[in-house]
Amino acid sequence: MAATLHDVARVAGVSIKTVSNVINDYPHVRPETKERVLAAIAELGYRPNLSARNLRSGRTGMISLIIPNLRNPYFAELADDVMNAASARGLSVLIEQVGGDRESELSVLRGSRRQAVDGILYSVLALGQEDAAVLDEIPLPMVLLGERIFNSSRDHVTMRNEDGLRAATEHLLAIGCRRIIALGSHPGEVIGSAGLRLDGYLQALDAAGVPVDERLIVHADRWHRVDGAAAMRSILAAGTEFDGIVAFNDSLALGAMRIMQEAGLRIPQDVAVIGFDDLDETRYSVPTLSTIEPGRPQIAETAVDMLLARIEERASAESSPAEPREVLTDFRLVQRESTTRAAGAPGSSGL
Amino acid sequence: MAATLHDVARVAGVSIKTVSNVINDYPHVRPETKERVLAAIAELGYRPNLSARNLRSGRTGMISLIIPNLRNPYFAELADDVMNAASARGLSVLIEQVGGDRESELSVLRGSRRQAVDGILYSVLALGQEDAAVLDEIPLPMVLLGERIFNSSRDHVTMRNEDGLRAATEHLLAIGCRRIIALGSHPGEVIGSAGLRLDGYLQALDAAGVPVDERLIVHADRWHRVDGAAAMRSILAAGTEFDGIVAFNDSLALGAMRIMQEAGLRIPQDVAVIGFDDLDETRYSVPTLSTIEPGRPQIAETAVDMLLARIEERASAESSPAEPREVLTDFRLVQRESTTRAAGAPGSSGL
DNA sequence: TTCAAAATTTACAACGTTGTAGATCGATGG
DNA sequence: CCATCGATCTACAACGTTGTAAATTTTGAA
Repeated sequence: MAATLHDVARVAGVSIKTVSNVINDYPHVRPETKERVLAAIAELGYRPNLSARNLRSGRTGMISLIIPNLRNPYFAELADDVMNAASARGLSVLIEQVGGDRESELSVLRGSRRQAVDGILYSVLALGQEDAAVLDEIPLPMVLLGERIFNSSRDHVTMRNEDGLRAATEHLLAIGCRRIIALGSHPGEVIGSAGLRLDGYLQALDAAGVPVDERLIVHADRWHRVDGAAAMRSILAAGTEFDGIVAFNDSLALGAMRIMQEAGLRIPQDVAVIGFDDLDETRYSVPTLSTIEPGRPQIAETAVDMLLARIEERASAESSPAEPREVLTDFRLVQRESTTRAAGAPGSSGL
Repeated sequence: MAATLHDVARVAGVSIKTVSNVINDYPHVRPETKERVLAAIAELGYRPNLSARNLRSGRTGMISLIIPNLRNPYFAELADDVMNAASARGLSVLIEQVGGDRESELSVLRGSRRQAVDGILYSVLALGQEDAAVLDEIPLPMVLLGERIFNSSRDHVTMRNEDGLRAATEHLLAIGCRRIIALGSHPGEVIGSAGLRLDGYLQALDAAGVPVDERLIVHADRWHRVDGAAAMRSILAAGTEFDGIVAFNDSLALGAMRIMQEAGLRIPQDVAVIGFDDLDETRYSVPTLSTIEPGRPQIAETAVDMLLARIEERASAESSPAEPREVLTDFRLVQRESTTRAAGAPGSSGL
């Protein structure tokens, strides 16, 4: 069916190894031989069989990206960034979705596709400290994204969750908010994004001398728009007073804004809102949403580089692996309409 | 490093073929042997090497999904649907993004990852009739998604572009719109989604006896929110009068709504808007967006099934391949606030 | 012209798996 | 007790590639 090295060799009148040498740019091939081989390759439309090459080399040129769900725009944008970074380095990306619960994350990590990739980029969601040992067992290079599992021997690329959320909270304080809802907490969580972001919120309040009101710390297990909407409905039902919202991600903020608007609250006049992630859609919502840009492209680039380094480290010497590294990316506060209270805020017509 | 069949065989005291037989559920293995082998597999943490298996079997268990861009929510949701359908059938999905221009689509189609997958799901964007021959040359099973390339010998799974857009237009006519903008046309295109959808629009106007006004057919090369916003700005600048918009996809509609709201136009009171695709976010926008639900999960399921059938057809006999099939999925009009003009429309508070 | 060194090419053996064909073993039936 | 059959297991040869080591050719200097 498809042409192989043997076919090309026969047509070119050389050995298969010479064909292989031409393909791999081995230096000692006579120019005229090379030409003949290339002609044969073109004639037959030969393409190397990747399974065979992988079997021989032990490398597949693929990495997997484990994320909860592509419908979540944050992960779709992350996947895009990762695929761009990977393809610039000659790698393909196999995306694997996990349900977002601990069981399914563990089962994917242990899953059989493991044998098909050189390494794993793993966006941790449901695992915690107690699972660090499991991660260390996986016999593949792996880089953790956007999360901090304590004591794991894996490399991390992490955004500045605390600092980012503190900056967001400080921004709301600066424009005059005093009763600021923290939207998206996970009760009891310390290490994950929710725990860290809550910490940033508390730090900012503390620094400003604003007392913490437990009723303003609002739980949301998952961080989709629908969860932000649901949370806002119960906040309104409970009658809690508030004048600002710092949402732990943009989707929560967008969902909450929708419900507030239905209830007749004006943004930012009655309630200022800021999110986290800088999704594309924060530029198009009504009003546009202020947010923390967490350095996502940088996360993707750095993570792919680190993973590639681990893969190469493993391939070369038996030397002991380098120490696990943790990289924190730079964040940036992006102010848009949802926190712009100056008179004549643009785009508020009709609102 | 990683355990192989040989290692397992040694530990279990059997031949490698017996281990292979156990793994592949070959029936004639004594229960006690099987047990011993399974114990050895567990002890060593053995996992089959997929490269070797693929080399031997000629199958990889992977299909690639070629789409323009994951940041486009339509394709993110499609990818999610495809991955779910594929994983239910034991397949993994390799997503490949193409720039959206003809050159990059062709180069990805011819690209070397071809050898790594059993088949291709290809969401055509920039190719047309003149490229049908190129598609036929690709020596891999392939199913085309959401598009109709005439005369290609490939299977298609297509949404009802014309019917859907005609229904959308009829809906606007039914609620009283008379000057309806068709947003997203590609001048000169006949076969692609834009051409078909424009056709649906024209059919609906024709059937209702509403004259066509060329100024109401608005071009938009790409179909992202930003393009919808840009198009709406020029419409407003041109001073064209209109009372309804049928956008060729949801993103265009959302972008256009944003600009209309900035300009003080009320939706749906001044302008009713309907989109196409039923993105998740149409349920959360302000106002929520009426749209055509094109049967995306059905598209994904059907396409994966058809591709699998082609892969198996190829693997088995040398019999001549089955005739190319074209499947049209069912669509559904989803009415939301953006076309609901009845008094007391919900959710319009503040707007 | 001759010979060593360099350049070029080749044969062969892996990589880890599964299909084929055949070997071994026990039980069955005559 | 032996031929036969099915059940169970095994040896071997692929699949298409690349590394190793060795064979062959060419080159350049003596």
